[in-house]
Order: sequence, then structure tokens, then C-alpha cells
Amino acid sequence: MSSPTIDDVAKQAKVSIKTVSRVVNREPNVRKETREKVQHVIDLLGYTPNLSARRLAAKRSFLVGLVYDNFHATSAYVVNVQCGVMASCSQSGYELLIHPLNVDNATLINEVIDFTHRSQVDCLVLPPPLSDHTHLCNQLAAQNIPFVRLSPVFNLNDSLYVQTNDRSAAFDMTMKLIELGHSDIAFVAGRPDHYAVSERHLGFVDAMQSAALPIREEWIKIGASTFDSGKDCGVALLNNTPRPTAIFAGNDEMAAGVMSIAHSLGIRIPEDLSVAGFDDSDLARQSWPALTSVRQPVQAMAKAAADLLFLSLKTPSNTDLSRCFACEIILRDSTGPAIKINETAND
Amino acid sequence: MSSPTIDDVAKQAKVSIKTVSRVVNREPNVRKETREKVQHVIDLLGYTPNLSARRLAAKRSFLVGLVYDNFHATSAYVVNVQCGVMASCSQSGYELLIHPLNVDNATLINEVIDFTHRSQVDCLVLPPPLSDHTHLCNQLAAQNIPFVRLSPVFNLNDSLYVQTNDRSAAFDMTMKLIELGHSDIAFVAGRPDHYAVSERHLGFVDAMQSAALPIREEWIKIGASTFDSGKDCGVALLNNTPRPTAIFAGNDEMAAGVMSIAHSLGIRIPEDLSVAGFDDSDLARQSWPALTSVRQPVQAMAKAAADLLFLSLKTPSNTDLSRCFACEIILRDSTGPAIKINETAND
DNA sequence: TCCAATTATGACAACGCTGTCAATAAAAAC
DNA sequence: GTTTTTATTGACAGCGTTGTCATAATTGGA
Repeated sequence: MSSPTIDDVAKQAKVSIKTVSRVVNREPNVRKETREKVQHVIDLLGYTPNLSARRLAAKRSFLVGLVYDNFHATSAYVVNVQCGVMASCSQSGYELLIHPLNVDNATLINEVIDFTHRSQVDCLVLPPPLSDHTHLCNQLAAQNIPFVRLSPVFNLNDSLYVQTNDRSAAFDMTMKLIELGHSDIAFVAGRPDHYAVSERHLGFVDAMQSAALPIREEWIKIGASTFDSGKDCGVALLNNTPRPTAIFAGNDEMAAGVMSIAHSLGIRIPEDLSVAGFDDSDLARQSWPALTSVRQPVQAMAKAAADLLFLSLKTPSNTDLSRCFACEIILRDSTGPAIKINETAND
Repeated sequence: MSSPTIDDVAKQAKVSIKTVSRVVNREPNVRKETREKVQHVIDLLGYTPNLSARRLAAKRSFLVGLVYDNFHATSAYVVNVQCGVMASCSQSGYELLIHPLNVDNATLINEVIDFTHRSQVDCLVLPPPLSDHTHLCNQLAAQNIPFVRLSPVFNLNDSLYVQTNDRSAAFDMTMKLIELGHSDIAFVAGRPDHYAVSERHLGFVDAMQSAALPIREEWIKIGASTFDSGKDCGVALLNNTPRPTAIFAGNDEMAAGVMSIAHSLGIRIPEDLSVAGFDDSDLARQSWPALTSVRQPVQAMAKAAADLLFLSLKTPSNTDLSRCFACEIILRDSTGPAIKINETAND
């Protein structure tokens, strides 16, 4: 009943266990016919290597750790990252071990280091905001724990990372709003410690400046990347006159919060107000009206990140350190042409 | 630089490695002072047992597999289940291995069995709809792979499971709508193969019958548990006259779809139409108006499930097989009193 | 005080694989 | 046909634990 071992295969194929090991691990220097003979017995017996034994002998766990913030990240993002990493894992024979935590926890660094030691993962994937926790990254580097960073903002020597052009995507989105005739545009920024999101703010500023539009201090609101904080910012922006004709939020949750406030104030979207988000989460499709947003290829990025990690684990001399993905603007129903002042006057 | 082994501890504490092993595993028959002496050295050296070696020797992996449907489940549900299971794991010294898949895949059973063998997990957690895949469950039982089922509907001999009272919660929610004066209530059902969700339909029927209200065939729509299917059902329900004054959807996604259609038809919520969902997902809070829904304590259930699993792994004679959790109705802004016919006439 | 029962400790062989290195077989060079 | 080189295979010693069983220390009872 118990699963066959390498010994069983070796006996039945009449070779040594080492040869079986070679076949299993696709090592060179095995004659073609031997390889085929062994492979046949493997298939026949349904042999699967015992990972614990392999790990023990090879001193590697073939385990990747995914450490992420479970309290501030949206679940859709988390699941997408998981899937992307998994996709890479199953190609490379790794398994994925997840470890959710709270970045606000004071013992964060210890928790991550403890986790890597306890679980014996070979390497780590760090999504934001952990990817910009320089202290953590330095500690990991000091302990020779390989890791890859998703959407980092800070530069770190020799670190592997996968990026998007958040800043230029935010620039493009703002430009889109400007092209629609908006000039009174507000921006709702995310958590200040989430650097990737704050890059979006910079992209907004870039666009306004390049269009020679004024940036009104009171139309820049700092949220906390959550729906509720979006509502708060929405109240602050929409209860005063004059009010913006378009609001660009640093993520979809906050955009949805803004829309919710607009609805309850009787402000029509997109007729009276355009709203744009960022991330193209499920929420963007499911809110009403459907939200114009910026799509990041999160899953592809996560896969690329893990690919990069496995590559550099295999060839330590590897100098191919990063990938950059492009964002895509998804126009939906929450944005529309600005009402021209004279049109309003004509009413 | 490499981490200390049990040998290092044994030498420094001047005992045998077996005694150290006993201390680490909290086994009996170690003198108190010996235990303390060894523990002291363990703390001093920061010793962590090598899991691969332990797994190899103990013939157990201390790994739990979480197999779930990544294509139809909402990410919030997935993440909650993960967190619940993790919480139990960290108490019991297990690690969590996740394995997302597509239930529509024809090779489903093989994929799960393969995964358990390849990854050598000790046991499995099966959320719906896998928890009601009787063929899969039987296969697992036949292969002596322990598993626990989350929110199953079918009874299975000797299987561990954690349930909620979906049916009575749906009954209660329907009653709530009836108490608000609604009698023209429609129901949007979920995927027929997702039995837990179809229990909700039964609860709806129970309530309508107990209130002696007619159930109109054309007001029962079968969706696919997705936002888009909710929109389709919304179109079918709201474009005809007479139309229901309340719609109860089998999950929040479909309820949001219905609301979206209502908005675009100019039907006010809750003045003209009450909408209720199920699951109390993030979407329920984030949609407009905020959605009345039924909250399942998903995380607590997942934790209880894993607890049950570990308990029965430790004491195979254990006959404590199940837990049942209660749902809670969360009233928000999407439900309100029904417009009485005479009031409408008065308009 | 002595012997039996109990508790505490240790020696040693697995567990199933990989890495090293030696041995053998095949191919190439002369 | 030898010798040299290279490709292929195998023997064996770990890897760091746990389980089994034997042995030593302690306790309790007569």
C-alpha cells in the first residue's frame, strides 16, 4: 500500500538506485536505453520521489515562501500573486508555502526570518509593501536568503525584482481624464508607506504639470488604501464648492468609496463626476457604474518573479535581475467627458 | 553559519540526541531538570529541528494540503479559509500547502490524488464545492488520506466536517424580507453543483411556504454564482411586469449584479426594490447601497476544521467528527420596507 | 535491606534520497 | 590491437531526525 521507493524501481529495472536518481533528476550521462528502461519502471510503479528524503540529502527544501500582508492587501491581489507563483513552481518542481502576516506588527522582521528558518524555504517572494521594507531586505541579504521583490520602488543592490510602470500608467490615466476635458481633477493617494502606490501620485503630478494644469492642495487627499478611507476622502472632496469634475484614486477600493459618497450626495457618475481607480480588481467590474481602472498583470508578474528566483538559484552567476511589465488602462462607465462651464451655464 | 543540529544541542547539554528529541517533542519520561537543561541549550543555540529529517524519520510531513477551486470561489473566501487553516496550523506545528485548481477540470480527482502523493501532505482540507464531491471523498477515504470537509451538504460515513446552518439562515433572511412587508420576492440561485449554495434556495422556499406566500416559478432564476450571471438574472427579473419588490440572491456577487441592473434601469434601492445577498463579502460593504447579507464565520470555520483534522490525526479513535457554526444576518442599506400597493396607488 | 516495578536515558538502526568517487564500459586516437 | 580518453554505472557514506529496544537510575513496597 505504501508508495514505492527508489529502491523498488532500482531492483525492478536492474540498475543501481543512483542511476534511477539520475533519471529522475534528468542528469546527464545516462545511456538513452537505460533512461528509457528506468522511466518505464517508474511509470509502471507510479513512483514519486520522497521529497523529505530528497530535501534532507540535497540540503534544499524545494519550497518557496510567499510572505505577504494579509491585513491591508486586497484578497484578489493576494490570490493572483499566489497563482502566479504557483504556476512557476509547478514548472520548476517547487512547492509554495504561504505566510500571511501584518506589516504593522513590530516583530515583522523576526517573524519573517523565523518563518524562513522554521519552514526551511529555499527562497522568498516579497510583494509590496514588504518589497520596499529595506531593513527586512537587508537582513535577508545578510543571511543569504534569496528573495525576489514585486513592484518595488527603492533600488537595492543585486536584488531581483519585477516592476510595472505605475508612474507612467498613472500619468496616462490622468492624461486620459484631461483629454476628456477635465481640468479640475482631484487625487486620492494611498497609504504613505506603500511606496508603489505613492508612485501613482507622482504620475498624476507629472501629467497635471505637463498639461500646465494647477494642482490644488485641497484636492489631494491622503487615504489608507481602504474603501472606508475612500469614503472619507470623498466626503472631503465632494461636500465643498467648487468641487472637482474628476477624481483619480490610487486604488479601486478608494475609488469605490468615492463613488459611494457621490451616489448618496446625488452626484451622477459619469455625468457630473468622473471617477478612476487603479488595479482593475474584481470590485472595478462589480461596482456601479463599472470603474475605469488601470490593470496590472499581477499574475504574470508574480510568475516572472518566481521564474527569476529559480533561475538565479540555479545559476548563481546570473546577472539577469529584473523584469518590467506594462499596465493597461481599462475604460469603463465611471469616466466621461467633462461638463463644459458654458454648457452648464446654458442649462 | 549553518543552523545547529540536534547533535550540537546534545553535545553541549551533555545528553544523548534522543533526549533532546524527547524535549523538543514534549515527550514524557524526561526528568524536569534534564528537560530544563536541554531547553536552555536549545534557546541558547536557537536550535530549530530540521523538518525534512523529521519528516523522513517520522514518516509524516506535518504538511496540510488546502485544495480549492480558484476559478469559481471568490478570493475573499479563499483567503479567509487559508487564514483560518493557518491559524490552526501554527498552533499544531503544521505548515500549509495550497493547491488551487479548477473543479470543471475532468482530471480533478487524479489531480488531487497526485498532489497529495507528490507533496506528501498528511491530510487535506476541502472547501466547497469539493467537499461535496462524493467521488473524490470516497477515493480519498479508500486511499486512507485523512480530510475534513467545509460546509458539506451530503452525509458521508465517518467523515470530518464543519457546517453552518445555511438553510435556516436563508430562511431567516427571507423572513426578514417578509417582515418588511415584502411578498413578491424573487430568488437567484447559484451553481447547481454547489450544493451548499443550493441549500440557501431550500431555506428560501421553507420561509415562503411557512408564510403561506406563493412561489412564482418565473421569479426563481438559476445563476452561476458570478456577478455577470447576477446581471443576467437581474435583467430577466426586472424587465418584466409585475416585478418583485425584493430579490434575495444566493451570494453577494449575484446580488451586486442585480443591483447594477436595477441602477441602470432607474430602479431605486431600497425604495423600489430590496436586495439581499449571502456571504457578507467585502463586496457587500463596498457596493452601493451597502448590501444586506448573511455572514458566515468562514475563518473560524476553517480553523475549527483544521483543529478537528489534527485532533483526529493525533487520536484516531476520536469520534468527535463535526462542528456547526451559526450565520448572522447583517442588515445594511439595500433592504427596506415594501411599498404597499395602496401607497403606490396614492402616488 | 533487598527486590520488583517504574521511570529516565542512551545506542543504534532505519527513513529514502543525493554527492563523491571509484570502477567499468564504450569510444576515440594512435 | 593498444592505449588514452570519455561516457556510463555503481558502492557507499552521509543528511538530521525518530522508533525500538536495551540499559541504567530511581522509586516503592515487603
